[in-house]
Amino acid sequence: MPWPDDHKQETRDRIVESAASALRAKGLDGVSIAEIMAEAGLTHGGFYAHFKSKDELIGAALGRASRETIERLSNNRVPDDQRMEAVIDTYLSAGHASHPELGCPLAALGSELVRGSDQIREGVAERVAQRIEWLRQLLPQGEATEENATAIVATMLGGLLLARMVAPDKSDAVLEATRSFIDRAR
Amino acid sequence: MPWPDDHKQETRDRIVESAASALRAKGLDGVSIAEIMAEAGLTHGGFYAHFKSKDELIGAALGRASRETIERLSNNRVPDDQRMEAVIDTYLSAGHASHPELGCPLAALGSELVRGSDQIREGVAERVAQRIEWLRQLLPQGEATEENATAIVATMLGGLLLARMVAPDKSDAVLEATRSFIDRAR
DNA sequence: TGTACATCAGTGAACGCGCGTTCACTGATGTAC
DNA sequence: TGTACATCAGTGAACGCGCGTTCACTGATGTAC
Repeated sequence: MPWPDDHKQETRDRIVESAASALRAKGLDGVSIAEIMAEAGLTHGGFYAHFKSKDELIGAALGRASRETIERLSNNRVPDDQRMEAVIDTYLSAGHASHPELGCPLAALGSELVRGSDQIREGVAERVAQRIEWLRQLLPQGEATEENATAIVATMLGGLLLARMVAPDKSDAVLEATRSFIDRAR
Repeated sequence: MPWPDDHKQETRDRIVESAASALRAKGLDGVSIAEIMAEAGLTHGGFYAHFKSKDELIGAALGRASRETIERLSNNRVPDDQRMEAVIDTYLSAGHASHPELGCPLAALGSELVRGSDQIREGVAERVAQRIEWLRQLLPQGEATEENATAIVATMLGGLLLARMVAPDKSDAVLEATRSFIDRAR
């Protein structure tokens, strides 16, 4: 074969990376395939050599963004018994609120994903399940139930979204209120 | 004037009503002006006699949906000291999760609204502030702080959104987990 | 070592379509006489 | 009371535009000899 074995895979990865941030920044309907391809240094015509449809790309980008979000949240160098708190603080931080394009895709695209195609909704459901299970394992023994993890994911998601909805000068107060609410319920 | 005084206002109301449910059902980019006008029994050409732009209609529809949501949530005939719990139960109910077109516009359109025009974002910020203040007044004396109300709104929003994201057979468990989490923190 | 060739990732023009918006026109209505 | 008229809410054709998708083609590459 005339091209290196991993060449096509690398190109595909670049497209998914470009899509992952553009979609979170501008929404599923707010970015064109042409824009995503241009950001990856390509022209739009080549898109369908890599993906069957825009929906398929959205699914791949959602997976990548979801994995990267968990990695970013996990990257706190703290003792085991403080990891949960560190995750919550990072998720409900001003930086996360002001940079949807680098953050949680469920918060950045939530309402659109819910209305997506079956393919997309199945992917979303799986990502949510992963997120809940990941967070459950960070909880101390005894608290580490699926129910607790579910409620904490829900509250973090709502707090981040609400922080982005209010006037900029109230955003920090929303994050702080949500953080202390979680502290109280745990 | 050749038409009854309130004729135009009534037509405008019909358009806003049509928009309020169609937008929540299909998203800001998922409904055309032609669809909204048809649902109101009109043709698309007449739209600009009532609104300067689609954004202006979105703002009006958001206001209506927001007011109606508060009304629906308030319509529980229960003693004063149980009103808060009734609101939480109604917001985090299976019916609300499965009918975005009749429910909270912040949950139905959240991620899109955050990326909206300045005009839309200002409207959203105001609706959120109203919602928080309304809920604060339902809290018992001593708990009735803006911080508490903010966190509860955030948690309800996140719980509803998450319930719509998971697989249908897990939706009720998400709602229940969120409800008991709020109970615990209050 | 050098050259002709086959492969296929990527190009760019073109397609059909639906959108938001504009605008000349229509026709139902209340008013003036 | 009846009729001509002015008003203006609503109609429907048309606009320019950007989108997702298709497809014939290009040209850089590794391989065969």
